Amino acid sequence: MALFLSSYENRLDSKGRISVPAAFRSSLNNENFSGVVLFRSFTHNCIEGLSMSRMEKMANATDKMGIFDNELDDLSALLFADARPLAFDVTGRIVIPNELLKHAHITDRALFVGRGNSFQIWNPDDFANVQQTSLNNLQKIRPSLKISD
Amino acid sequence: MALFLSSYENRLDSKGRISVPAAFRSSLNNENFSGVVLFRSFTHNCIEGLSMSRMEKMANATDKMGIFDNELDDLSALLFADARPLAFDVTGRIVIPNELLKHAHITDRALFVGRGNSFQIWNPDDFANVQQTSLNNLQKIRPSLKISD
DNA sequence: ATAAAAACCATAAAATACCATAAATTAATT
DNA sequence: AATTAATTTATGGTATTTTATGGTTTTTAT
Repeated sequence: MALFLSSYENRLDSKGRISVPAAFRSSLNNENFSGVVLFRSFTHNCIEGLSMSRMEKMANATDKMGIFDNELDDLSALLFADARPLAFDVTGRIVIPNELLKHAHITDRALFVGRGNSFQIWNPDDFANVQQTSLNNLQKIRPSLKISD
Repeated sequence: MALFLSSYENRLDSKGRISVPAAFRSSLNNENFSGVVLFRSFTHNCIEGLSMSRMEKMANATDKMGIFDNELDDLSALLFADARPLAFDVTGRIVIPNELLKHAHITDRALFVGRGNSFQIWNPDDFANVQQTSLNNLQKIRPSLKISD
């Protein structure tokens, strides 16, 4: 399974094209679909990214629960409706649809953030803020997590 | 599972390359990924190191919460975003990214410190100081622990 | 016919592979 | 046990490749 680690900031060009980081691409190169699936995050103003095979797994998983869990059903319906499969061009670029860019406040720079089995795409400044906030929250909960510097 | 024991001090060259100690490398040589995963320590000004397989285990553990869980462990999110997979070159060297070096105050020398299932990379002088401090603290609590010198 | 999308071509910077040597460790021999 | 030989390890410099990015042309759809 593809593992997405680390963060990479890239630029959008005048046509809206942006390189998916090589490290992310290479963790996708034994996939059937040469590209990614993007959709608007429910929880943050950022874009969620997955491999197509993972999307298929989610479809199967929600399928099993399906009829019994209405809430989950609605949520996954939203997700599948919103999801955009985006193929890489020859050099590994994609064009992110406008609705997604708008939702994440992205104009010219975008930060690809690894999340293990998935990734997110952020406005770099937004991410810096959110990250700082979660560090603060963590230290409230776990005061032992101190960084001297 | 890889076991990291003992400590080794090595040098960074002009390109930022540094040899991972042969002993550490050989305890990684039945891994799929020939290299290590590094990230900034939350608790100290040093760098943490793991094997990729250990990282994958963490990804799967957090995976169960999935996309719908907005309480998704902040800690693991931070970790994946920060984690750098670094492959060995032919001679067993890696290039440690600048943010990590800065966090650990490393310029030209680095100390690889075994920690069992993981390891740390320190500025050698910092490590000596921290080590001395924790010894002193220990002796305050347990005066019976005497170390001649 | 016109606009949007996709394919194609080009390049500078960065990352990686390659080659060579010095230092240190281990093994072998006397 | 000491000395030499062999092997591994650490380190340094150079060449090659990959990557991100920009622009142009062709195709597709309207």
